Amino acid sequence: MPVPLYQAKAEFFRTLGHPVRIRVLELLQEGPRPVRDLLADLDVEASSLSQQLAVLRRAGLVGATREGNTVVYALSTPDVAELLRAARRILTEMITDQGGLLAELRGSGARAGSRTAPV
Amino acid sequence: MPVPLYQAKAEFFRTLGHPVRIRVLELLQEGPRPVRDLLADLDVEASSLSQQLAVLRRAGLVGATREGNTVVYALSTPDVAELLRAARRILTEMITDQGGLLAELRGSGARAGSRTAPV
DNA sequence: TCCGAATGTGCACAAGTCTTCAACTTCCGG
DNA sequence: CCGGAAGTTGAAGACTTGTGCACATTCGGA
Repeated sequence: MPVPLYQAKAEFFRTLGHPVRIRVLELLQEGPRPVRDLLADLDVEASSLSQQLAVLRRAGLVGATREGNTVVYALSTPDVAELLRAARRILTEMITDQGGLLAELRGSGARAGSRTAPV
Repeated sequence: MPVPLYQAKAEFFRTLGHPVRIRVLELLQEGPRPVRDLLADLDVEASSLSQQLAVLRRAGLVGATREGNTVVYALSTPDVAELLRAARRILTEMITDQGGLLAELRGSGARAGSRTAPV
């Protein structure tokens, strides 16, 4: 194993760890889109978007096709969309959970949660 | 919405974007474990592990309980384990895919893949 | 052919992340 | 009550990333 799996995983997550990249991926969930279009929705500089698109491309998460004057991007596999859905679900669950969790955490100081079965 | 959702998501993924943190989470999938134990498996300095555990704690992904002389960590919700499984599945799919994908990518230069339905 | 729009790239600088080291706290056994 | 083991924390320095800018490239149309 040249690159340990857990390191590949960490890199993969780091690739997702940028607001613009997340938004691009979410926009692409609905189908391929030209850069111009993404640019309109995202409110970042063109070159900045290009940089982030390059990161996603290198990571193999998206692919680009030139169509005449413009370049169209698309998710390279639907799995990406699936992962994003999983993340969204989990994240919102965690956030809503925190209503109850926070109380518990504050109440007991550093002796936090262990909500998983105690063996 | 104080923090836009896509930014929260990016932060969440960045939290996962570190080899030690990934490994800790994976070890904790099997149940709560004392720091000493993690330390034995991970081959990093104690203080370094502690730093990463602190990151995970702040992110709300794990919780710690002091038990006498030692501190025991546990996932704060089983959802985390679920996300890791999803990520592993997707990552391995992407890696195996790349056998075929790579050929396609190299063959057609920058005009890469759009494997999602063309609208 | 020449111009301008649409993108990508290289660079320098600001900002954030990791690792290491030393000091501190808590608990247990003697 | 003291010494040591288990963890945690804060700070400094090395390193990695993100951003904005100027410039190169590629097309399509006048």
